[in-house]
Amino acid sequence: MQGCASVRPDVVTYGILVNGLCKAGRVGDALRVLDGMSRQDLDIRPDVVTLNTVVDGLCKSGRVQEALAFVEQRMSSVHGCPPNTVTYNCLIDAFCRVGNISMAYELVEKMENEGVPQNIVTLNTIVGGLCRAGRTGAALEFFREKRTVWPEGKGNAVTYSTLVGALLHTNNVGMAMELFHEKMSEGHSPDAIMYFTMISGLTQAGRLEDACSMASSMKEAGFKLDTKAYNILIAGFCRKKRLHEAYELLQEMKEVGIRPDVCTYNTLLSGSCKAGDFAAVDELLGKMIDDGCQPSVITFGTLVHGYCKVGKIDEALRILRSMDESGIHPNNVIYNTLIDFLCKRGDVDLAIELFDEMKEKSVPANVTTFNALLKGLRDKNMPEKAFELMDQMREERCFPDYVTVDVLMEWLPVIGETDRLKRFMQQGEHTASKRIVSDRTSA
DNA sequence: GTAGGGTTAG
Repeated sequence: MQGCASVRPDVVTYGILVNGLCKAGRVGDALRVLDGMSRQDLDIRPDVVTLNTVVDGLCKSGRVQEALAFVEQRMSSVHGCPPNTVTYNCLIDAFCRVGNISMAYELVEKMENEGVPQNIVTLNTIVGGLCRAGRTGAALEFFREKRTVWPEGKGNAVTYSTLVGALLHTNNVGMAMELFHEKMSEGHSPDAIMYFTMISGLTQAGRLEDACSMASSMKEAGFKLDTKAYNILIAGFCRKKRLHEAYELLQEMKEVGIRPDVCTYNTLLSGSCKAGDFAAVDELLGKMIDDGCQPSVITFGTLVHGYCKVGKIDEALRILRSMDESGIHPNNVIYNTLIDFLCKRGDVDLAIELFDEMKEKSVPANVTTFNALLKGLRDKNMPEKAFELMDQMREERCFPDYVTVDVLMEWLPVIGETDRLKRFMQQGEHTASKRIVSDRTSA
């Protein structure tokens, strides 16, 4: 035993505590610990790592301006720790995530002016921020520009998978492939995330054969596809109505010991519904349960949608009723599906019954619910009930969208209710602008 | 003890 001195907390102990609090979303508590450290008459002072942890905690909890103020007003003057590369990287990431790219650029410039070196994470953070903002071209340009002037600007696996993923998701398959091979030709081999990005992006771009050959390369390189990768490929085959191959992948998963999850089954159920193969649906439901995979609210939603789509609304209603025994509460997606199809079939009364049932069961109606009902009421020309719903929308602060506006604009003026439409719209505008303000202030 | 890349289903 070394005595008590060896178990006294040091700055790293505090660092672990502060980090734990931040990661648990308790930034306020982290700040209090930091204040406690600063006040104590111990020889422990927060260091740059502790401070960066708090800065990142503030950033990741959406308190970006506070993080910036903390860096500018406290780090050097109060704590004697000037911001370093990590500090700036946290801030840059946060400003990118709230869409303030110009502030992110400003911070990069500030690093230059203050002699804080940029590193590979700075590069990847900006590249990622631009890609997320849909500015893939600007991201590529930024990379091309910095790769020669920044000491760490050459780009690593993160840079390339970010860019390749963004290119694939914007359907720029040619450029994505070029970049992928550029990295490979330098003697680098893809890591698991790069493979995943390629598989997911190629599938998204509709290039299933390429996605599959990428999956083969991944296996040859000694990686295993995980459940998510299989799910993505299965969804891709389902979208292309190639159910046989989708089911083969399920078989392959089982053979190589990757467990299908509820999402795997839901994807295949949805595909089988869309193919109209309800015998396969029943068989797969059985397998799913045998496999220890409990149906979720999405499973029920898939089945309800599938039966509605082929006009078997009674069967869809039977599934809604069967949810009670399963202990899974129907949500508004399920009710909306049924209400929409009932209205389209002209069965507005039953749709309204379901709408009332939602209220009894405290399932919140949303704009999709109201739109479906309003369309049904328009088709049956039942304005009184529609006015009632419009009032409810206002009371429940459910804001009309372009569909609501569309439906009412082609209906109410025809039946001489233009004024009521105007009032409804004005209320919408008024409250909608208030809502935007309150969203901003609470963010 | 701190920062950056993949998330599939109604």
